[in-house]
Amino acid sequence: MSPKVTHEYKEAARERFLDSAEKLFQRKGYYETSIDDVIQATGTSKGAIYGYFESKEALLESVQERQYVKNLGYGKSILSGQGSIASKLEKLADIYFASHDLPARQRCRMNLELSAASLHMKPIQNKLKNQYDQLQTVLAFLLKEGVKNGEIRKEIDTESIASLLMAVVDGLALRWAITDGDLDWKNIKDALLDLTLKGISVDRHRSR
Amino acid sequence: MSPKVTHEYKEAARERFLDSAEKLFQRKGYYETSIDDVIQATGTSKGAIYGYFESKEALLESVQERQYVKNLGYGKSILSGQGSIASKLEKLADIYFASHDLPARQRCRMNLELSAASLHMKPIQNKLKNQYDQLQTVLAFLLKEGVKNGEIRKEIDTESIASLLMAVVDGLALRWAITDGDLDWKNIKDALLDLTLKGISVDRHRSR
Amino acid sequence: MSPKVTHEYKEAARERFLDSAEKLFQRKGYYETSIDDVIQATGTSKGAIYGYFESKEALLESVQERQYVKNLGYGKSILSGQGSIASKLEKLADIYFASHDLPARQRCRMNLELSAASLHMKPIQNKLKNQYDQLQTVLAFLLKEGVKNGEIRKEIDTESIASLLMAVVDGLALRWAITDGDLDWKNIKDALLDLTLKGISVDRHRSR
Amino acid sequence: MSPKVTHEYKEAARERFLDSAEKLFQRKGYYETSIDDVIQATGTSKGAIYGYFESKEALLESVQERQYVKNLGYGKSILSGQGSIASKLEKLADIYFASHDLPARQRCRMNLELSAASLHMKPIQNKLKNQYDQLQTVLAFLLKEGVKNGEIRKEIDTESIASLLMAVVDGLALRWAITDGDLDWKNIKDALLDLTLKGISVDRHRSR
DNA sequence: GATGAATGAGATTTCATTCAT
DNA sequence: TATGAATGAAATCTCATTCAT
Repeated sequence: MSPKVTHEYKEAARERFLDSAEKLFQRKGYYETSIDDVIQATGTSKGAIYGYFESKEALLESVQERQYVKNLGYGKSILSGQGSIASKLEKLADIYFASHDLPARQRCRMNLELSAASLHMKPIQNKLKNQYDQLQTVLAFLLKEGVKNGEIRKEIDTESIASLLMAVVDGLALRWAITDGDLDWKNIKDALLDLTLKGISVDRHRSR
Repeated sequence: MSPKVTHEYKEAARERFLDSAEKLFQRKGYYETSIDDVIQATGTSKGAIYGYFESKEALLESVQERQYVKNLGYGKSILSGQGSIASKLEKLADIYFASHDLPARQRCRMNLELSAASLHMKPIQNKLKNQYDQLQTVLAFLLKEGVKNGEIRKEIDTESIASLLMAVVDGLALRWAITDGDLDWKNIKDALLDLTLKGISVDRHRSR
Repeated sequence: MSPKVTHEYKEAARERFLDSAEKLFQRKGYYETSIDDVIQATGTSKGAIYGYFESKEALLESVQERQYVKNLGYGKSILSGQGSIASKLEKLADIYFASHDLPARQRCRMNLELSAASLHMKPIQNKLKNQYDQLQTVLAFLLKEGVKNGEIRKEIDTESIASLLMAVVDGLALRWAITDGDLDWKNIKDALLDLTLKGISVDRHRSR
Repeated sequence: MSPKVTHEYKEAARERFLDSAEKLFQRKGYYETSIDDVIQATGTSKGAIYGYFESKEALLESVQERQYVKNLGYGKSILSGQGSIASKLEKLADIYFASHDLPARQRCRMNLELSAASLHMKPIQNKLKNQYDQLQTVLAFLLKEGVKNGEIRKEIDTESIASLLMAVVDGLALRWAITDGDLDWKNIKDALLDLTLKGISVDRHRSR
């Protein structure tokens, strides 16, 4: 009768499913998590979940979708903010590793899980590719801005450097997902900034 | 009675299983590949494989083990070779992306598959961690050599930079596993070397 | 929602599984009976049974449990009834051999099957041991009652005699399980009572 | 070339198979013992055993056969010996419970295993039935002898009593197979003799 | 809409037996 | 004759999905 309330109710239920599914997929992985596990964690019945998600695979897709939207939100707010290009790049990387709602390790694991799953699930793969492309565009744009405003030297191949920056972050996430040592993001970030900005080469120092 | 022949024969059979398993795990993923698939691809009977591998999981472990040993071989030959530190780092990265026996894309996918699987399979995870630690040690050592012989500036945090170098490579592999565009490793490598050696920052140019 | 109906329904389904399993275990034995056999006999689907019993072994345990409970019921009603000690002992033995719901032969076979299985299934073994201990206690108690009220001579070792009484019954069951000749329980029972009460020795006749 | 030697050799090999099979069947049960287990315990190869036994089932049959022959030997020597009927009965029972070559517990278990298996293996069942019939005949004969020579009162039903005597022994074996408490055969035997000879009834004392 | 019992295809694994060497 | 790799039927168990209530 009051579609608004019903709709909100349904939305809340959907979120509860996504919450438990996300947690379980992180902890146990997609394939090791059964629909029953999700049901139990959510406290509902078997039939219920199929009112919200067409299949187990669709559930994973939705988990990814939600995560993507969240990240997008963070990203946008950063880009529209103030600060140097370098500080913006830094903040973008923070999305991964500085905790927002989830421990970073879990976020990394979810990421790995999704990436692997995407190899065999086209819709997920497409969304991931989109994400990559969008982020690549944004980064390249930022780098060009940096070139324009004199922060960044103009010889660099902005597209490639954008790819590389994304890669470092993904690679770190991958490693931290697997390793159990605590991740000292602050330290690594300093090294990353240092490397990114100045390189490791000594010859340019000589040229001073 | 004649152990030599028997042993060689068994070894060959084992390799055949590993070959088909590796291919299938790459293409369809570990979970989507059934033992039946492997059997069929190898052209044997159901029971046969269990004479070589205790379980499906053990099969994956062996696939990983073999890959690791292969990489180790490449790595050692590179380290013991001649050349500047930079060229050695370059060659190490080539292991991933310049085809040896396998198309690079497939190698990347296998890597992703294994990393994800490792989250839920302790033995694989342990081997992966070892690999990371060993590679990290080697890289840090190379960097220190570079500092010593004046190739690399001494202010850098060698351990962190080593982590970052591994991360870029892993990150690129991850992306290329997911993306379907062909990977232009030569181009990316140039950018990577440029980034790594000189950084992106312009301020040091100013300081000339 | 309506737990009463659901519960009764589930209970009935469970009983149906137990019925067919019991019959099959008797006829073909535990190991020669496949889950498929049970499914087919019950007229359900493969997965269904696992909603009621964790495993094939658990199914056997439940069959045993149910049988035990049934016997316990018979036993209690006998003990609380009227009559001489001898008549009570007789009635207890009747539980095995005088048909209640099952042909005696089948009961004997099930018993043998369970005893043998128990050698390799701890939970079943424990339940069997408990049954033995309880019955032993009851029998020894009855015998002591008999001594007290003058039915039984006081020199006997009640515990040992209790063991022996149980043994005769088990031994007869064992034999009847194997033999195919019809079992003439009435006849054997007379001999058993005669043996038990008077012994076979003639010397006490002499001592009259 | 020398058939005698070959034959003896084969016989010895056969015995080794039977030895390990017997031990394994006792410990793990027929169904839980694999041909591989037997092979390994014997230290031969898979194909070899099939030169001696047609099938796993035939192996069990042979184990039983050998045991039967052994028991028969014991039995005959007892019957042909000296002593009262009672002492002969006692010695017959000792075959089961007083160790000869095997711990009594294991003998009991093997017995139970065989009895259960016999339910589903006709040849074994037939042999067991024969054993029972033969023993029954012998016991009944002994009892009649006892009646004749005045040891045993003439009112008893010798056939039934023979059945009962066998049953006690089988029943005790069954219980001891299942129970883990050590079996105090000496004690139980005394009670058995007491029960068998004098019965439990007090009325005949009164009649003194 | 919610529930959860039922479904049944399919997965992994075992193992008695065969047979080429 | 001995060997042990291969065979493949069959067994147990799982689990995403459906559907009657």
